[in-house]
Amino acid sequence: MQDTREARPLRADARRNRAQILEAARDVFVEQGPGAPLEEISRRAGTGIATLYRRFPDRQSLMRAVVIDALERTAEVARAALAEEPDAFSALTRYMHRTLDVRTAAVIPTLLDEVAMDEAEIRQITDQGTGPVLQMIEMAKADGTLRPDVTFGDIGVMIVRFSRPLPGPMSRELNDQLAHRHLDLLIGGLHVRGRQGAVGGPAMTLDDLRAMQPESDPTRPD
Amino acid sequence: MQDTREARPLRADARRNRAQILEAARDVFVEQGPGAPLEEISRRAGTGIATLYRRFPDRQSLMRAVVIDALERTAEVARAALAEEPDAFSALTRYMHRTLDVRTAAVIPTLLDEVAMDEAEIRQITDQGTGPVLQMIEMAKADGTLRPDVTFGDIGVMIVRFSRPLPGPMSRELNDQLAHRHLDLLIGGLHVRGRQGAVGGPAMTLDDLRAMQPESDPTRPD
DNA sequence: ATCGATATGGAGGAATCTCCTCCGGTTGAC
DNA sequence: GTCAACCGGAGGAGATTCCTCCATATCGAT
Repeated sequence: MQDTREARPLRADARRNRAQILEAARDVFVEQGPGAPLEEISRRAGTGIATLYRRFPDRQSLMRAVVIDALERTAEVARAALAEEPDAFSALTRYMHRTLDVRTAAVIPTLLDEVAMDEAEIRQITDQGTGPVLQMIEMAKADGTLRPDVTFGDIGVMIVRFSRPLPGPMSRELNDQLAHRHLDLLIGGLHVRGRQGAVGGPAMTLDDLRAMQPESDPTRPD
Repeated sequence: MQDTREARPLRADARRNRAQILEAARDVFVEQGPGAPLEEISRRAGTGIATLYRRFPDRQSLMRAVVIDALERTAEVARAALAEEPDAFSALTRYMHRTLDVRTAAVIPTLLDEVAMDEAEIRQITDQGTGPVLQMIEMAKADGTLRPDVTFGDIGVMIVRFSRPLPGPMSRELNDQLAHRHLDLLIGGLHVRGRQGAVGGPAMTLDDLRAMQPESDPTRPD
């Protein structure tokens, strides 16, 4: 499905493990950068390190697989949004929120240095995703719902900003909720100029923010 | 100035080095997390590793100094914004943009785990920064310019989102410009509902984004 | 249920990275 | 000009990370 030239199909358990490794790798690369220890990835995937190496002979090929997986998921999100939403701005909104959900956006810039994005196969999958988004943007500008000075790059980079987990001791769940909330804020704008879309997610006060600091333990003194 | 109980004042060159180390530490912690190698920090500061250890006996005390420095700069920005701007929303806008400029916001959540933020001295400096901001938010809601469902936490976390350098091979300068541009987009909102503030910074197209990928060199094969 | 092909995990040596001190040489302040 | 303060980098100890090997477990077709 996501491997191009594989002779035998993988056994069911192997396929499951492969997917879990891919998912763990995506998260770990986002959190720790492209040099993250592979053992952390296999640990989080719930497999042994040997399984990771068997499936992906080196870091490079793991990264490549992560990127391809991310591009495919994103392309599917874009396709569905454009096809199923009634208007261009809703499609764009849905595309952005769903891309946060599939948690794929943040990993691509992280691996930009390490994977040849201009290689034919990758380029082709990329285009499947960018096409619909370019179309949404163009249509939404044409019908006057999207501000005309916003670019594809703005949208893409914004999604990356909101996709990356915030540093520090914040739970993954809160991180996700805040990302959607803040995306809503971006779409609506901070300044009041008329009716605004509802903003979901937790409304954190200053005290909530403070409460996130764990016990002030001075760790080990050495 | 930023050290509380220092017997002798540092010699001029030592003070310069200390400031450079602090600045480098801030950037490196933001980019690589709290476990970043100290040698990378001293290298970037243009000093030897021994100088870093002489000034900051351990990682903990370096982190503490970085946090205090960041809080002080942020507090000053907030104070000036509230004092010098004609209305609350301009003050808030200026506060957010200037905080990006002083490049201090992103480091605080990164070090939340490692520094005791509830300790008296730190708490006091924190309050000097949060006070004016809470005031701006309240005033801007009262005069109807800031949407009422935005919280202090939203503002703070948003600044962190925009302060963090994007992953991947993007120049620092472009990073900074985009941060301001996207902050403007946040303030104005993506959706058109009336007049909107001008958006500065580079308007990146899809091709610009692609052009950022360096030569596709397969690195070393090992 | 059986059996062979396929897949698994973790130990462990080698290589690399990071910490942090020591000390001969340099520089700023008076 | 003098000297106290400051500097940089070498380098040993310890911690991480890489990646292979092989005895055991599991899948799936019959």
